[in-house]
Amino acid sequence: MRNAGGVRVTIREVADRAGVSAATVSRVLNKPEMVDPDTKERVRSAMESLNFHPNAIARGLSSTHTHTIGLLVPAIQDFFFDELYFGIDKETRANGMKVLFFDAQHSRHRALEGFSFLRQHQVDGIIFTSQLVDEDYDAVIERLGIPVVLTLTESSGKFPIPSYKTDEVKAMFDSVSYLVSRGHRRIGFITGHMQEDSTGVLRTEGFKQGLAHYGIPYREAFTQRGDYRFDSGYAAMQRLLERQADNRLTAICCISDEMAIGAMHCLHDHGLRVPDDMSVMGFDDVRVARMVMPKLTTISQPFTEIGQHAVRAVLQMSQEPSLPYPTGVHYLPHHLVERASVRTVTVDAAD
Amino acid sequence: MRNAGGVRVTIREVADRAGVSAATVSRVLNKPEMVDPDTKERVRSAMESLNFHPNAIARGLSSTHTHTIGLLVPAIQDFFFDELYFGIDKETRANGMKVLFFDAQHSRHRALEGFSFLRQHQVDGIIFTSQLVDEDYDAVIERLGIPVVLTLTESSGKFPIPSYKTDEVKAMFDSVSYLVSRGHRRIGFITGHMQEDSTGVLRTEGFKQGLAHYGIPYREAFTQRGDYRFDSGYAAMQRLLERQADNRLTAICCISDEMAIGAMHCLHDHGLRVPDDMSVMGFDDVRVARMVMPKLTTISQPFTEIGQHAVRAVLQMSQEPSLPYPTGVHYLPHHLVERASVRTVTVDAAD
DNA sequence: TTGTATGCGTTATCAA
DNA sequence: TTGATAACGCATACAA
Repeated sequence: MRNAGGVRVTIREVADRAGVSAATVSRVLNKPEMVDPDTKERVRSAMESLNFHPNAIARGLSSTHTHTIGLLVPAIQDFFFDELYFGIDKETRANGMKVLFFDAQHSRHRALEGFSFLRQHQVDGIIFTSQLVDEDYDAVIERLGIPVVLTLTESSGKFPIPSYKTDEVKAMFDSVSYLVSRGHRRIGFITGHMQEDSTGVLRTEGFKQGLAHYGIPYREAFTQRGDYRFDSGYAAMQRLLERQADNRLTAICCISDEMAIGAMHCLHDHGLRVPDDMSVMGFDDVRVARMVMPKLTTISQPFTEIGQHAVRAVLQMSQEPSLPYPTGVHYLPHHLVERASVRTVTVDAAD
Repeated sequence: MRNAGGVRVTIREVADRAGVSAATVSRVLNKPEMVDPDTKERVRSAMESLNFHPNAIARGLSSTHTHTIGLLVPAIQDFFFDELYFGIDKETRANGMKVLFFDAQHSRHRALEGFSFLRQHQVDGIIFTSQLVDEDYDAVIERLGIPVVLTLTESSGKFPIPSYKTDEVKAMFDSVSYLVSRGHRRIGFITGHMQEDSTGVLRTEGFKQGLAHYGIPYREAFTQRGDYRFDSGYAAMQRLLERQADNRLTAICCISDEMAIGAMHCLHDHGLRVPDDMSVMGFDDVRVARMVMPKLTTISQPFTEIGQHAVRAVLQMSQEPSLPYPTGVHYLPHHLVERASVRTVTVDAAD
């Protein structure tokens, strides 16, 4: 660090000023109980007057644990991020740890860069979130040499990376069940592009299983794809509406709240009311889901809890390496939040 | 770093494997042109087979600049954050820098902690955002010894910290002007608690100036306070509605989009339509402003540009310390985004 | 072109 | 309880 004049102040200068050795200064920093109260006081006031802050970089060099965990996310703009972060922050804080954050901006290249960045900053472990984690990451993660935990996603590779998330297949199945229980059988589907997108694949699988369970055939004509964001939801709905004369949809099932909201806007712009003329179902239960009108009926993911679990797993892996790793996928319970965007419909006899 | 077995792989082991010295390995990393092609090749394949990645921490210890800038924000949950971050990320990236992020969760104590954390990680400078930056921060920032730049806020202290933001007084004045031009004179006001909240103070000042300019008296009875978030906007509107028989408001002016949206929901729950029965005006133009119905008319802040300017300022201050600091407040232009939540009203003769 | 020696700021080990 | 001294992983003068 530097004082106001720009001169670096190190532990050694504090030591000189306090008339002790560098080791002692280090001790008042890390193991204050081991040092004499008087000297401790002298050292502290020396630090104060010299305006000294320990260099975390050098610190990480000497000691193994930095008490910092890395967080690598696809994009901070994703609406779910604030809740996930809330859980992570809460839990790290409760354990006296810090979070080092890196945003990959939906780029695989930047995700790799992120691993390297976090690694180089000597984090004790990494929490990773991405739409896709395939076998290409296996080698990267394996050779990283520090614990990695997945949230909201799972790996399709062979390396058994611990993962905390909801059972998306089941969640989407439940979503369909709900719509069917409300009388819907002609259900439009707005999903992901399915490329580099395991989330989309799983949710689509759940959607299909749901339909199959109720004896409703899955139709490509009822499906449109987007990128999880508002505009793409709007556009997908637009395309669905162009075929509406044939399709005669009564409900739209979306794999993200943001696309659901986009769809609602598109419907509105075409003079269709939600849920009177068309029901809309979301997925995620992000904070905005209850800010739109009608409030969005959706599947709630326990983002905060997922974040907390992930932190605990990383801590356990890094602090108790003797314990077996919590490998594999850990499902946390989702639940359906019934609000106002889906209505009950009388079954169309023609179907 | 460690390989799969958990053993650290350093530059030295690469050197051994390649049959050269550590210095040579360091050279192929930093000045490859100085190394014989053959040795270079041997070293590279040694790095490859040992799965070696340089430790940037140790690297940063030797050199001064970490090419990382610190970002200290009040709370990641704030909806404006994603756009601000977008600008910051874009600009840092363009300059080959990284961002180290810290979330203060609206706590002054944690903000102080954040300064220390970022400082200890040797960032080249810090971008700071907070609802309040008073003279108490002067000392902290001054002795930090690295450049600090403010965004979306300004300091009330004496230390001339550079600041990038919009002119909130003027922006709120414009908001009132717009409402008045639409025929509104009985305007409700949902603002902040004004304690530890310079943003609220400035926007309230702008609101009052606006009213005064049009000869409309400011009335406490038309004002309610909240914490910028959805629920508090709802509650504030609720209280306003309780006096509506006396107040006969035709429009509500809010100092944040989120509170405006909360107010809209409250109105809806009371059977009042926006904008037919009541106009609502927001502030910020966060991404959700266009996701609600009706879409929110609001004041747009150029978050992305503000982020970019802040980064440039930090870089200039840290890389060209000889140049004068860009001290003082730099206003970036706001503009009013006319959407659908405000309607024109015929002036009430009784007013 | 390459190797040796030293420093960066801190922690850890071992004596005292 | 404290102090020397040796790491930690890398970069860089300086020497060869």
